[in-house]
Amino acid sequence: MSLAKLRTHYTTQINPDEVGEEKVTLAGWVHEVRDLGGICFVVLRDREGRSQVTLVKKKTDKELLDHARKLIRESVVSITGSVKPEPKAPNGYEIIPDEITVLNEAESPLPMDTTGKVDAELDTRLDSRFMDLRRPKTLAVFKIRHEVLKAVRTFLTNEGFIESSSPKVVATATEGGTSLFPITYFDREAFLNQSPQLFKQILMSGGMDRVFEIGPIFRAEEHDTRRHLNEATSIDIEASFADHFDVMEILENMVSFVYSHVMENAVPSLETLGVELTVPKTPFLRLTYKEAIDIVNAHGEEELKWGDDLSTLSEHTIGKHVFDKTGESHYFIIDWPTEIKPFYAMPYEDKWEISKSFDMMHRTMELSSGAQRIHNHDLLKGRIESQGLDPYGFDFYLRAFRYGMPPHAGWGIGCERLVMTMLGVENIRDVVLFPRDRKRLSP
RNA sequence: GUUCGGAUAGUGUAGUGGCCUAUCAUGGAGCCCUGUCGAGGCUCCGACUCGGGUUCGAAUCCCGGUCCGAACGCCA
Repeated sequence: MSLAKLRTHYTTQINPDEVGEEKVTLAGWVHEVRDLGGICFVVLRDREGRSQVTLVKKKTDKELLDHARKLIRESVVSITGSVKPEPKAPNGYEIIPDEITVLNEAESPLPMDTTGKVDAELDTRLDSRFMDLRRPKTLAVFKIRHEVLKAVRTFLTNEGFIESSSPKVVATATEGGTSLFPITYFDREAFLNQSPQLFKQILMSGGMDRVFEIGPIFRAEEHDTRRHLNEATSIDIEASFADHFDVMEILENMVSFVYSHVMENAVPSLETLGVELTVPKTPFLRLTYKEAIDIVNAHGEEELKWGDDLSTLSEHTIGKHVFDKTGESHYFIIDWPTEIKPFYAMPYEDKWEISKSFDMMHRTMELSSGAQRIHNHDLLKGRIESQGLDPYGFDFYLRAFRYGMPPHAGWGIGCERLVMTMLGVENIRDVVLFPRDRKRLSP
């Protein structure tokens, strides 16, 4: 038996002019019951919106009315009835029910309010994410996230990129730097991968030419901030016969496309959140690392010397400076010291202490980093050694450079940070369904 | 990890030594109510994070634990 008859329409699909005498069936959750005595309103909520079901005492079967009055909030129901145009009703119509079927009754009290009358803290909401998602504001974030990823796929596909997937279980702690989560792989030790970096480069040797991947990355860092996760979603690309400037152009155009796409395709969700977007103007400002630290030093709150990484404060200082000057939130920092970038970043041929690397920033935080990569085997091996890593563990990677590796470049951008900066969300956990952080492993 | 702050009904809050058998909202139970859309009115229900201490008296002060938040650090 199919359950398709439990629903003929979403609440937003009902147009009283088109439906006419036809009966409709809605399925969803009991959002509210307002019993005024002689008239009773039941608000049914589904993924797309809400519909008002109206029962007038004089005109309604007593048993049905009593049933409706006793509905418990957030129970799952299927309601069949006729559609009546009614200017006094929300959306200009209401449902006059013939039948109300409770498919699963909710317990009471609820772990949190879904109507927007009483706030709940993030921790409470995450503990009861199933209930939190019934709040239109929470759902809207994830509908927008879907549109972001859809736009990324469309854009990159149109740019000639092939979607690929790399393993998340890897043998060695490859890149040094960040800590990895160790796991047991049958009788061996393995790790959860921190980035698809090495694999997407291998694909360049394989001749795939342009690849992208959207997938999870794992970082075992004990950071504890509003913008860090231990499991995040990375959007990564790698392109052959391209330098860092070529892929920066792809990146800024993609970000701008994503914003336009969301503005066109997520209007109700943006309205629900009260967010008004403007498309970032391309090309983004390109600051050199030198200019960036000069801005920080001129500002006087801290003193950076060449070779230092940017602190959180300095990121904000530079971001504010750029925003005040250009009115734009996004910008690049280019030409980083080779030493503070990963081993695979290509140094400038005529100036080895500077690399063909970049970070793409939002005025509030780093969104992306990328570079032209070293494609020469011996140079790469030397860089691995000079960063204190053991080239032995990189055999599977280095081999790909010995038999015809094209010059290539790429970047990775954090999906959650892209979404949170777009929507002005303060805590990254708000844009992940089930965040994994220092403190949270469940649900 | 460091520093600072916090924990009161299901949820969100007020309450800085006695006036607290603890405030308000939301919620739940019940009654009234024919146009609600955060419906309204009335009645009732429901809580001081845990352990120790100070005090005649502790939600309130002190010590410790647990959990949470913020900033910073860490983060190719």
